[in-house]
Parts: sequence; C-alpha cells; structure tokens
Amino acid sequence: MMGRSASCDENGLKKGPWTPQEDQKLVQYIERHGHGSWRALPKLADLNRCGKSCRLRWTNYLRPDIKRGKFSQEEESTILHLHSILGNKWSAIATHLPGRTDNEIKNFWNTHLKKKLIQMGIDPTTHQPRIDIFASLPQLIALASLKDLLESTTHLILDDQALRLQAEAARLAKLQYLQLLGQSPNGIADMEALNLISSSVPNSSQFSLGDATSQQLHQYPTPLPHLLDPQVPSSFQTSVNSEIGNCSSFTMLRQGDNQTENSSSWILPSPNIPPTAIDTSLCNASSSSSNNGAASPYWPELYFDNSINIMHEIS
DNA sequence: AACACGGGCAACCGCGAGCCT
DNA sequence: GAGGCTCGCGGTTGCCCGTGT
Repeated sequence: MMGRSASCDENGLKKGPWTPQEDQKLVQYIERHGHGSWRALPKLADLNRCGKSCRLRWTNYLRPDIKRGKFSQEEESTILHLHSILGNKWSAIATHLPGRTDNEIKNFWNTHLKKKLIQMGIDPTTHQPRIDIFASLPQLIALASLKDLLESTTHLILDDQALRLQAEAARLAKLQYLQLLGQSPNGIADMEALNLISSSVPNSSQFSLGDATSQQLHQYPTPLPHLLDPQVPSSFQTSVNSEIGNCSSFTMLRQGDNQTENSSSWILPSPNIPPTAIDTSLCNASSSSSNNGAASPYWPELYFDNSINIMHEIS
C-alpha cells in the first residue's frame, strides 16, 4: 500500500481533548493564513498536535460554518434518504447537509437513526423490513399460545410437574430462537434488534437469553401485544401480519402516533410503487458506489424525486 | 450521597486514494 | 512504474455527563 502519515503519538505530540487555548491558536492561524499543509500547520501555529488532529478539530468543530444543535426533521429525513442510497458514505451525505459534518452525521446515525429503524423492524443496512425477525414469529406465537393455554389451566395444575413442563417449553422456544438467529446472515443486527425489542417490552428481562433454563413460562407476559413495536403504527402492523413473505406491499405511516420524541413522518412506499422497478433503477446503481450496497426500495416516494440527481453526483 | 450504568459525542486510528518526484 | 507524502474517510474508542438505584 501507499505510504502512511506518521502517527500522532510520535514525538510526544499531545492527544485527547482540545483546550480553549489550542482552539484559539488554531482558529487564529487558519483565519490569517488558511490551513495550507496540515502537516506543517502545527509547527507554524505553535501547536503541539499532529496535523491530522488539527484538521479534524477544524473540520468537525471549529469551522465557522458549522451548524450545531439538534437535527431538524428535514435533516433527519435527508440523512435517511441519502443513507438508503449511499450507505455509510458520510462525507457524501454531509455535502447535502450544509453546516453538518460527516462525523456529526455518523454519530447521529449510530446513536439515533439506526436504533429508530431497528425498532421499526427495518434493517438499517438495507433499509428493508426485517423479514428474518418476522420469520421468528411462529416460535414466539407458539410460546404465547402455550402460555395462554397453561394460564387457563393453571388453577387446575399447579404442581411441580406442570411448572417443570412450562420451564422446559420456554427453554426450547428460546433455543429455537437462538438457532434462528445463528442461521441469520444478520446475526449481530438481530441481537441488536432483539435487545431493542426486549427493551421496549415491559418485563422484558424475562426474555433475556442467558437464563433460559431457569425461567418459567408463567412469568412471561403475553408476548403478542408487545411483539410488534408499540411505536410502530397499526397500519404497519396490520400490513406485517398480512404480508409476511410478501414485503412488496408494505405500507408504513408514522403520522400522528404517540411518539414523544421529535419524530418525523415515516412513510414506506405504498403498494403502487413497484419494488422491482426501484431495485433496478436505484439499488443496482448504488451498489457500485456503496460499500454495503445499501439501497432501499422502501423509502418515501418524495425521496426518490431527486435520486437521479444524486446518483449523477455520485458518478 | 455515593455508586453504577448507559448514551452521546469528540477524538483517534488505520486504511486507501491521489498527487508528486 | 515505483515509492513517498499528504489528505480524507469510515470505523472505533474512550471520556463525560445524565439518570437510575
């Protein structure tokens, strides 16, 4: 590979958080002379930092045109849209968000948007509904049914044998679910999703995976009412129920629900958008530019209006 | 009041691309 | 064409602070 710049810890250069004095020196120097060569800058500006650190500090924090504060709904939508096309091309995404840095967008994605998508049952990498999670529904439904059945008869059979049966059933269901996750190509994302699902379910600790043998089924809440994220509107849930295995007609609206946080409207393409057409026009095109081939046929129609322009910019 | 925990974010690290000699 | 230098990008780390116990 090509040569690489010297590491910042050479020559005892300072690392870590910047002091106001250092900031001042950097800003004053760049205002007077421009940054020029980043490698030469620290010496010229009397900073005991490496050039890389100076560049990062300037581009991510000190630049005068940086917009700080919360992301607006419009910005959030733009990021989602662009990520669905570009994948983790944060710098490319940042060029469409004036005043926002790639680092800021990346952090916002990792801490907010990614979780939001997972909670909504959407794979944050592909931006497609997570049918692998839905595929595990039968196991969980079976668990719920068994629980209901047992509950209805608990007053008749409360002896140790019944409790052992419950525990064994719960254990088997969990093992099945673990096997399912193990077979999934999205293993890690699945675990994230599971954690998120668990975190959104009251008493969800009872669904933890580490203590399968010790749990007893009668402790479980009825999973079904919670299984689909309560934050996901009913129109989506209904659609999910009827469209498992046929995701082409997903419709997802998130308008006027009881989200407490500052959420934007979430709209998945309506059935009148032929996914295959979008696949060929966008997904294929983006696969060459995106590391993950992360392209989605499942984002709002309005997002696609300027997609062609963006794709032109990419190429 | 003290401690533990988790989320958010700034900063660092390693790699690859582009340019120059 | 090979090798060196610089810059920029994306992934990751670790600190800080708010919140819960």
